This record gives sequence, C-alpha cells and structure tokens, in this order.
Amino acid sequence: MAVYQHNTRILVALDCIIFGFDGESLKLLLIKRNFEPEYGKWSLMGGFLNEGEDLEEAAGRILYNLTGLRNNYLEQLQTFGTVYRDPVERTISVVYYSLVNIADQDVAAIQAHNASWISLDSKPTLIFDHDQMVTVALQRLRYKAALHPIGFELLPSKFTVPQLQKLYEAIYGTQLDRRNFSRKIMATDLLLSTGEKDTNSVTKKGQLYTLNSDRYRKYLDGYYTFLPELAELSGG
Amino acid sequence: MAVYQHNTRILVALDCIIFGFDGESLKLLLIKRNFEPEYGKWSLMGGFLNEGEDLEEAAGRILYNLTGLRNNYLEQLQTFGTVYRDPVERTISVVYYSLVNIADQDVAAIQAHNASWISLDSKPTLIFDHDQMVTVALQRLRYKAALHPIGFELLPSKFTVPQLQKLYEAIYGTQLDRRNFSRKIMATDLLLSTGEKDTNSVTKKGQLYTLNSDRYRKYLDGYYTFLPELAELSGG
DNA sequence: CTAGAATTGTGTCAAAAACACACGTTCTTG
DNA sequence: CAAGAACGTGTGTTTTTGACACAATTCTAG
Repeated sequence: MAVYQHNTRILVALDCIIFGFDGESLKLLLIKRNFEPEYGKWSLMGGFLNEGEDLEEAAGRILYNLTGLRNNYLEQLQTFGTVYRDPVERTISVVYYSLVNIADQDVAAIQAHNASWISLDSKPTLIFDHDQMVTVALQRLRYKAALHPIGFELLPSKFTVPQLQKLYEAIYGTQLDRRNFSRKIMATDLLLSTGEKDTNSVTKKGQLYTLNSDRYRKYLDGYYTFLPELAELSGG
Repeated sequence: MAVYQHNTRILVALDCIIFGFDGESLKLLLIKRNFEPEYGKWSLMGGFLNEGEDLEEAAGRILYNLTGLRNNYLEQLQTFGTVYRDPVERTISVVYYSLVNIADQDVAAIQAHNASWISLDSKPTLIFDHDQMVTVALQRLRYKAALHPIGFELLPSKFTVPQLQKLYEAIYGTQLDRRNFSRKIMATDLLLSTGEKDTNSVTKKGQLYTLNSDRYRKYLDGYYTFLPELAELSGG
C-alpha cells in the first residue's frame, strides 16, 4: 500500500448511452433528474464505480437497474477526464454504450428512474459533458454498424428486411435503395427465414427472419464492409 | 462537495503503448523497471493522473517524459478496470497508444528510463495486465490502419512506397503484392512526390514522397477501405 | 566493365462487386 | 374489386479488385 501513497485518488463514474429503435427513429434512454446535482435537467444514466466491482460489471449493473435488461450489447466507448467536467468534484467518467431491443425493456424500472426514450432528433441539452458523450457514441455506432452487423441488436428477434433497412436509414440519416440493400444483406447469409410473415404491417406483410448467430459471431471478429456507401457518413 | 461524499475514490493510472517501426519490424517501447513494484520486470510506460490534469494531457506528459516527443499520434485505447489488476492497490488504468517515428526519439531520455525498443515478435511477458493491453492495442492498430492512413505516423517525413508497404506487412504479418499495393496507394492521392530519391537503398533507389496533409485529414474522418484484403486480419 | 541479382516502377486483363434501375406480387382500403 | 402502397426478385453497366508480366535502375562479383 505504501508504494502509491502520494498519489491522488479520484472519483470514478460510469455513464451509459443506451440506444433503442422503435421502427421509425433512433432513440436514447435519458433521465430527467429528480436528484441533485442538476435537479430537473436531462442526463445519461450513470453511477459510481464501487469497491470490488469491475468496470464492465458496474456498467452492466447501471444498465440493469434502469432497464431490467442483462446481456445486451455493451461496449466501452471512451473515458472522459477533463478536469472540470463535473463541477461538484473532479470525476472521471468511463462511458459505455449499449444497444437495446426497445420491446424488452422493463417499463416499471424505467419509470421509477424517471427515464424516457427520446428521439435523437429532439434530444434536449444534457448536463456536464454528456452531449459530447452522445456525439462520440453516435459516431462510434455509425462507424461500427457500417463494418459489423451490430444493428440487429436493436431489433426484435424476428424482423423483416425492410425493418432492418429503416434502422440503417435512421442510424445514418439517409435513404437507401431497397433493392440493393436487400441483395447485400441476403448475400451475407446472416438471415434465417422463419417462414412466418409480419402481421403488424399495414400493407404487404414482409417475411420474418431471425439472425444466424454463428455467422453473426464471425462478422464481429474481423470486419466486413457492410455498407460501403455509408463510409463517408461514419465519423472516424 | 457533500453530494458525492459516500463514494470511493480510486487511483487512476495511465499506461502508454508506444509503437515504432525500424524499416523491418513493428516495435514497442518497453521499460525494464528499476523501481518498485515489480522491480526488474518489463512493463509499459505509465504514471498516475495528477490533480488538475486532463487525461489526454497526462498521457502526453508520460509520452514526452519517455521519448522527448510531443504532438505524436496519441489515441485513447481503452480503460482497464478489473478489481485486482494491480496487486498493490485497486487502480484503474486509462490506456493510450501512440505511433512514433522512431528516428525522432530522444535517446538520452529513453536510456534514462531504462527503456528499449522491442520487436513484437520477441516481446517479453509484461507485468500486471500489460500483455492484454498490448494485445488490444495491436488489434486496434490493425483495425484502424486498414481503414485510415495512420501508418504514415510511423514513418519519417520522406519515405518510399516500398517502405510503406514493408510497414503494412509488418503490422499485419503478411505479404502484399507490390504492384497492387502501389496502385492503391497512388489512387488515394495521399502522396506528394518530392523529386528526390532514397539514397539509403542498396539497390534501385526508390522515389521519396511526403504526405499530402490536407488529404490525410480527410481520410481520418470517415473511413476508407484502405486495404480490403486485410479485413480478416483485423480484430473487431 | 559487364553480367546478373535485387529492387523499383508501370501495365494488362479477367473476375467480382457495386450501383442504378425495372418489373411483378401481395396486401389493405375505400 | 380497383387503386395505392409496400414487398420481393432480376438485369445490365460501371468500378474495383486481384493475379500476373515486363521494363528500368543500381549495386556487386568476376
């Protein structure tokens, strides 16, 4: 213990950026704070790192407390550590981002935390440096989703190709050609036909697919230029 | 201040993974520790975060102290925070990686820290979780270098196309076709001819180029499938 | 001082991938 | 049951990739 005696110990926080997709637009799960500091303002869900707790574990705990979900896609984004980012006391924040199937959420838990799903288009200003965190997270999501098929994490287990396309269009804020999109996705061999059809569709009912998990895992290691046309839209 | 009173403050360390290239193989700048703990063993260069110091700033300071270099490519890699990663006391480590032109180093500073350049092939076992950090860093380097032209950061300001190719071969541990490599690099418009020739070459002297910085910056935002054939070699 | 080895620069061609666009089908609504 | 909307599959052209050939430069060995 004596060896590190003279160094400063610092508060370590975690913040979670939780992405969801409702079929139309990309959403964030945000909290309207009913606690200090910054009472009444919007922020990301966060908390402090506990003794005896791994970083990854802490991020999972925070995510679970808010959404009732475990085993979601959860990835460390970046650590933010400018000196005055938290005006109360110097705190560095290890930020994770998560992709969630919005249908699986625990509504009660979310309400208890005074949280709601907000469209990225109508995102309010957040406290501290949380806006910057969201910017970086969105950039990362765009970057990764063009190279790895992580988009599926935002969809229900059964989905149609047009739904998947709408998701990508929401992530990148762009329009894609239906026919080329379909061809490319099919070429990846990532979709397994269920034989069922989408009963919710208002017009023609599309075919429902599930994800081919074995193939999915292969695409997560290494990368694959999923959607080349999105390259310029992905921040570096 | 009172608001965060009950939370634990933790030691925050920084570790730097410093990559260099000597024309033949990819190297790491490692330290043979002549201080406690783990006296006599190999480790990454590191230090603690000071009060009043940004994370980025601290990483730059550590890099500068060791190499005498500033303004290198320096990117946050990941934060490592399992509970017992440092046996002395709980410490989380924010890890940065840096790309350095090996010729610019401050030899005296490096010797003073008992550091040396070690080929990745002959890397010794490092203390704590530093081996894991290096693994992740190499993965990241491979990932990024296939999509962004960051390889140039490891070369002198004037270089030949074959030198650049040797660098990529060292990063990915593979052989590339000289003719296709050249064609692709030239197509990026990233190289500016200097008119000079490489006087060090033993056989035919290659043309020396410099980096087109404007174009380089464009390639850092967004991405570009620099070397498609390396996709599978890049960890996700 | 010349032949040969090593390395560098430029070119060609076939295969594959990307992109733009067309047509037929299914389902709901009025 | 006709019209509109969304879904599914196909086709041709252009661009990019990957495999490979040949010529030019420079040092060295005999």
